[in-house]
Amino acid sequence: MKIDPSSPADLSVQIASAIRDAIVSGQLIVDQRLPSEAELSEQFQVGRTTVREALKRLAAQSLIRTQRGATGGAFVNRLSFEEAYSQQITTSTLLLSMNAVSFETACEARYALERACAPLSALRRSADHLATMRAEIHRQSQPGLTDEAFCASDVAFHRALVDGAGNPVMSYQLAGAVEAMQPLMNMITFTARSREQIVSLHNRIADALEAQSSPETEAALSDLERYTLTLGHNVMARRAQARVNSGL
Amino acid sequence: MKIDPSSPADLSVQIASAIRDAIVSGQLIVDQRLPSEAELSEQFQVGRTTVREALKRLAAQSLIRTQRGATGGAFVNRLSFEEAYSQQITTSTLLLSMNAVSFETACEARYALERACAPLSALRRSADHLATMRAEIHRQSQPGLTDEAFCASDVAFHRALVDGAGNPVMSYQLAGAVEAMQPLMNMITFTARSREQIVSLHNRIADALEAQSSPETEAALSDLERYTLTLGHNVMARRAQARVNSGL
DNA sequence: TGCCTTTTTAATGTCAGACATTTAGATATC
DNA sequence: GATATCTAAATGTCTGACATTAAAAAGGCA
Repeated sequence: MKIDPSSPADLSVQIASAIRDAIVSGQLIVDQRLPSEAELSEQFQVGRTTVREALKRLAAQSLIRTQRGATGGAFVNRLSFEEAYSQQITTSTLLLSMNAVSFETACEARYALERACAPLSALRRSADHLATMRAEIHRQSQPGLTDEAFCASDVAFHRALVDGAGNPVMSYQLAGAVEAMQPLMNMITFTARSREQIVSLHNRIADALEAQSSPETEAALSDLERYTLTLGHNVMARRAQARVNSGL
Repeated sequence: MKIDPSSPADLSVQIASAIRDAIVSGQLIVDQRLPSEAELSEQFQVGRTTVREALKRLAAQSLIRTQRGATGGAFVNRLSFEEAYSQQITTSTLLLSMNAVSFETACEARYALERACAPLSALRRSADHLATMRAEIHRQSQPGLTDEAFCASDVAFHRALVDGAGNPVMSYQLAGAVEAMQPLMNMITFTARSREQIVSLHNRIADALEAQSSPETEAALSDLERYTLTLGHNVMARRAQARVNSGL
């Protein structure tokens, strides 16, 4: 592991890269302890501050964890699915909110990926997954639920569908697609009528999964996609109209 | 934005969280300049070192960028698809390599998600995408190609397929699934016979996309999945046999 | 006036040294 | 032997200094 002090890049960036490469390439293995900050600063010939900033960068990516105390130090972290999920969700959410991704594009991606789960979920969904879905459907039927709570329950429902596939890698990949839609969905005001419609489609999906019918699950998901798209378009249209009315 | 000095969590973590929340919630908008390090240290009542470590954490997640010089400072960064891709790939790769994910699980996820792209890609793939796929197929047919180069070309082929769907959100979500498979695929030694088989399946996929046939694309992908799985199993079996032979 | 050069200035980047805090283990005490 | 205390080694934080960078201001000159 070497750095180039004459490079224009910040030293702490270079050091973080060097250590990251060592982890990704397997030179440093899970739970292995890195040299202490003092040793690293000696090794790279930089100040301790610089080493620390490099370590913070790695910690922010969950590549290492640090422990204080006598036997403490920085250790290569086993990236858990949970950590990866939450990073994925933050990144996906920001990506969508910062890049003017259209409702259509996000929706299309989300449902295409969810339909990919349908065959596996129809095959493997446990009673637990079904129970979660039924419970969320029940919550969605409650009058007086705020739009935000309705959306949150919607996300929980879809995550149960995805998790039903019993493939943690897919759950991880889809966490972003499903959760990142929530802010976009939150723009929609759900009328009693539209909630009823969504709940009925959710019921259809749950029924299809219970019957282990992959084609019916996919069909219901496609209908839900179409309906969601309609709701989205209505919101956009109302906004455009509001702009016209206010004379802009 | 407030922090709790009596909390057990590190101050730099708390400060990073506070700023991250402000960005995610939209209180800080893209390209907006954060207060200078000196101002932040004043505001949070901590040393400049601590503020800097917090900012490095955010920079590692591409949430901010920093500029030196008179009008410099930390700015809220517009997370680009490219940055998000590369983060996704690093995270996915590490997740798979550190968590003993089985070849079957990873393979299943990858091909299920790729099949989700098939209908869209059949509809929208440009001549460019097809050309890329044909070029990669040609490269894969070259004798003397190393196994690593063959795998890299395989990844490029599949990325073209995914990008053909013309949905950046899907490309982003699938970048991880496709690229993270490469280290697993690298374990496989490709014989002339197996390369021939794969190339023929790739040709079938390219032909199907050119003919804009979604069912045939999906069928070819499923066959490729089955074949890849067979290759993986052979490797595992040979390794198990080697272990037995060496008396372990 | 308009353009080029120089200086100033306000930021971040790096460093050294000190002290605070945490934690495991060694040591001492009962 | 169990418990309490001390010690050591590590990370966490603070201060102050200096280096480096880059834009803006100031100055000089045709």
